[in-house]
Amino acid sequence: MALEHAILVSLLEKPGSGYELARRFERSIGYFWTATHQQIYRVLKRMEGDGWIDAREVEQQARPDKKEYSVTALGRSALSAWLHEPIAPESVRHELAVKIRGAAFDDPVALIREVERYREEHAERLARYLAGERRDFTGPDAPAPPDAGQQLQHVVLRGGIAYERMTLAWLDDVIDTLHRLGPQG
Amino acid sequence: MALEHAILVSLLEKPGSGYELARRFERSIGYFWTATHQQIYRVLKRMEGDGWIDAREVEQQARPDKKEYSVTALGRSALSAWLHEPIAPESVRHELAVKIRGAAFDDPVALIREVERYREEHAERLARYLAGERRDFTGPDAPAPPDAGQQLQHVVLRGGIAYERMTLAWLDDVIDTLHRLGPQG
DNA sequence: CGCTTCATGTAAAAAGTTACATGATTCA
DNA sequence: TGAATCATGTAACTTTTTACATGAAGCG
Repeated sequence: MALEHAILVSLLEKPGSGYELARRFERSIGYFWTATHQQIYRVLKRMEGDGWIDAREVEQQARPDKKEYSVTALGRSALSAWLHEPIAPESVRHELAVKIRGAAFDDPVALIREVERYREEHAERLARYLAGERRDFTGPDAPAPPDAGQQLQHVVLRGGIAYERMTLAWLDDVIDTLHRLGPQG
Repeated sequence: MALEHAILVSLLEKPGSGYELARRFERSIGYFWTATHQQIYRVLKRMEGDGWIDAREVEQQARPDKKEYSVTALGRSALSAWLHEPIAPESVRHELAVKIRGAAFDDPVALIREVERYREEHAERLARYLAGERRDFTGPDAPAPPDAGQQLQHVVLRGGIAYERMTLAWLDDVIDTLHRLGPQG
């Protein structure tokens, strides 16, 4: 389990409410760990019960009050313990790959349009990552020199960028392969 | 949900027992969809109940009997329906990325050994994929010309190879970054 | 005799998804 | 007035993981 740990990291980077965490899981931390607000609220409650985080009521003008969570010393040591555990092998779930192999028993050409749409999503994701990189790390407003946390965030983002570039190149290969299986290929 | 569909694809490629499917999910289909035997047996039961597959008792010499499953016409059309559904956006779960960002609040250098071990796992995976590619697609024993199913299997495998190469390059970047954060960097 | 492979499962717990629900404020 | 955003949750369901369980055959 790592949602708790992803939340710990996010709250250490900056304390925030469940709602704010849900936003962050749509971008930033969400680029490599997804979670919905329902999950987040449930886990926050458990983490508070375990003493990993504590909440502070924050009054806001023109907005409902929020509970701002911060990581306690206990939470920090829980994170540290988890960081020292061996990295679990990833469990792969690649739906598109299943579909491609399944296409052998259906119509391969019919998949092309879907793969093209999927490719566009990834192109947008890459554009978003690159914009974030310019904004936070390589642009004129980026901090120089970056601190350790920023360098680590940057290397993670570079991983996302490399993943998207690789994916786009592979999807071109897939589309090409599907085309060549068509009636005129 | 796609475990059912991954099983349909695998059984269409070749009928087999729950046990044999579990083996395939350790290699081949397992390179892009993981599942344990417990999951597989449960889903097979449901799929049989839904009439997607049917079982044939196969007696074996010197081994327990097995149930060999095959895809029914109903199963084939269920797969076809699923293939025509839009591809769901992937939900990312990248534990290592969380750990890297978490390292900012712990000891970044302590992560290096773990990342190096992780890197070795991926190097082995790449070697396995490349061996499979030579055996099935590019070596002297590979079928020429390949049929549609083989071409589709090959493009999926190329995706796996591209993923592992990208990952290895990124892990080198990670290790380098962690080193530079060390006391002498 | 003990280890590995073949073969099939059950049970409980943890995690994740989907649907439903409420209520305030801001902006067009 | 209606839609969007902020803010927080509950409930039901599905999926996944982990642990437990059994039994036969082959190998060294």
